[in-house]
Amino acid sequence: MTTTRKLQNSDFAQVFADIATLLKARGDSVFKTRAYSRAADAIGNLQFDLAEVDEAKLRSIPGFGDAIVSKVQELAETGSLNYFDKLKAEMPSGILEITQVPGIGPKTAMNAAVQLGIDSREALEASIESGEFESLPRISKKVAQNILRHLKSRISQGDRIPIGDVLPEAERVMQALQEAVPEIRNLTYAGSLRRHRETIGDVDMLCSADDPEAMMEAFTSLPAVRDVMSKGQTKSMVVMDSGLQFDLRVVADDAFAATLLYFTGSKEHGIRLRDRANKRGLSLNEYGAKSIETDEIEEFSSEEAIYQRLDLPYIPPEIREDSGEIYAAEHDELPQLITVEDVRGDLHSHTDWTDGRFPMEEMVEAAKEAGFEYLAITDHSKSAVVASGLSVERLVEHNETVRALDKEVKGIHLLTGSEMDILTDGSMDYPDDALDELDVVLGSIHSSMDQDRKTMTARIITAMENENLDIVAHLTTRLIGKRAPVDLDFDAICRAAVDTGTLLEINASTHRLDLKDTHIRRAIDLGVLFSIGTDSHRIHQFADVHYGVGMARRGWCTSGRVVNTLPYTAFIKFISTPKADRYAFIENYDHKP
DNA sequence: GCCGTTTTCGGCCCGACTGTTTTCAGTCG
Repeated sequence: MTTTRKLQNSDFAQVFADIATLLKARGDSVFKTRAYSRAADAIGNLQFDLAEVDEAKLRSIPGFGDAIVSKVQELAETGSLNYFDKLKAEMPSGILEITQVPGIGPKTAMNAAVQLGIDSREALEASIESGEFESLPRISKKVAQNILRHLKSRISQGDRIPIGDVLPEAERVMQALQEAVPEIRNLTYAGSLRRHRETIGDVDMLCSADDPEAMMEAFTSLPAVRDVMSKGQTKSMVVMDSGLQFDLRVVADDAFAATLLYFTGSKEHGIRLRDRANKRGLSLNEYGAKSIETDEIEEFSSEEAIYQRLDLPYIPPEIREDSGEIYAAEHDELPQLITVEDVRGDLHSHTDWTDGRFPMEEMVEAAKEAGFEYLAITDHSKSAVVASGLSVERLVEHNETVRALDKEVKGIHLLTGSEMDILTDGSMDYPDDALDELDVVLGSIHSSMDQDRKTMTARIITAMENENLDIVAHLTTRLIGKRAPVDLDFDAICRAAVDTGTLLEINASTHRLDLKDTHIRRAIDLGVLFSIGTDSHRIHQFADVHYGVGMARRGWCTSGRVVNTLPYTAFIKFISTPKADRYAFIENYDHKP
């Protein structure tokens, strides 16, 4: 008897991706293989849990037909899939493991398994080192050594790095390229980085230059390059010292817009657009649109122009995920997405009163520099012992200090606040009379994160029922790549947020990004309002607000749903309104400039 | 395996790079 844990969407996606790999290794129909592969990709973009929806909903997913739907159902109900198990049993073991190594695809993995009995990374490494691996078709010494390099550096396909680590490095690389080749034009990044995904697999960069080959030379010889994986006339791929892969493609100025669109993706969005182009007698590629009849290439000066050619309004990169954006664009239902400039205040910050790294004065100055019109200083509450949380007495002192500083400092308004622990039973970490004194109260889970779903959900809803709790901060407490989210009933919490007039925070800290895009989109469907908070502990972190805005945009969020886009006086009115009336306040507020 | 105001059968997005090849397969994005 095995207890089956509820499968996550990523589990379903992995099974279908693995099926695709095995079918491909076996030499099955490329279209059948592609169908499984597309199903895996489609799952990655869903806004809901596959395990929790009915058959009609499954059938509405593009690329889901009889076979895929029944397999999803079997997986959801039993935790395993007979078809997959049989397929794995029929095929040599180790195929799935060694296709993780860059340069090894299904075909090579199959040959390696059948002819040489290779069934693991270790066996693969030994086989290459003995020279035996070169007996395989199309494998030369050069190919083998290339694969060995990846093995030794433990690079795996599918390793993804948090956007907060990638973006600064991408900016450094672009800076270095700009300096190395001053005449470079249009240098920019595309791919998942431009779409603001929370993690990035590799960085796709584009540029225009008069001498593409010199550009390739400059790129592959940057000092930070550890390894050149390929170097062509217009495209090269390198691995940097950090382990991050960068691709650079050089295109003619006239093709730049088409290439930018193409490499921004997502892959699924691009497929949709090319499909749409075909129906208009055009073949869309990275250089433009080719007439299927005359072979004439039509070039475009901007992405907008390409969308227009396909009878669509411009679709922002963050929502190009084939999750309904093309339908929305067709029907003129695209939301006006929030921008960084829309955000006027920051409602989540820490100072050296608790676990922040800078004095209050310096944090305030930095927030002002970052362009904020108001700032809530929300140091930790007493139960957050590791973060030196404030006792009630220290909180009083903290409030007085904030208010005094507010009188002194020009150009920014200060709000008193707390990031208060939500205790294990959902009660507040400060008595109500202490909370009454604060302008902004965030409630956070910092303890007992392993509570079961029912307990955790009830805990948070209980906290939201307190009149003093304004915002639930970083709801799921996940740390990207480090700590799993807590288990909770997200829909129930959203409904409680609406019922109680509580906000959910979109935490912009690059370690957290919590809520994430799919949460935000679901929460919007349920009517939730948000705040965006930087959770700054250091002066430079106020600039990270754009990561939160990126998540919000990916979640189809407008500025009208984010309360700290309000000007200061309006925000004060909002936060002074009884909780029960706050959602109505926003609904009736005139957001037009 | 999926899909359809040209179709329930016959199609299925597009191209660069590499290395091994006498015209292309494999991999990747």
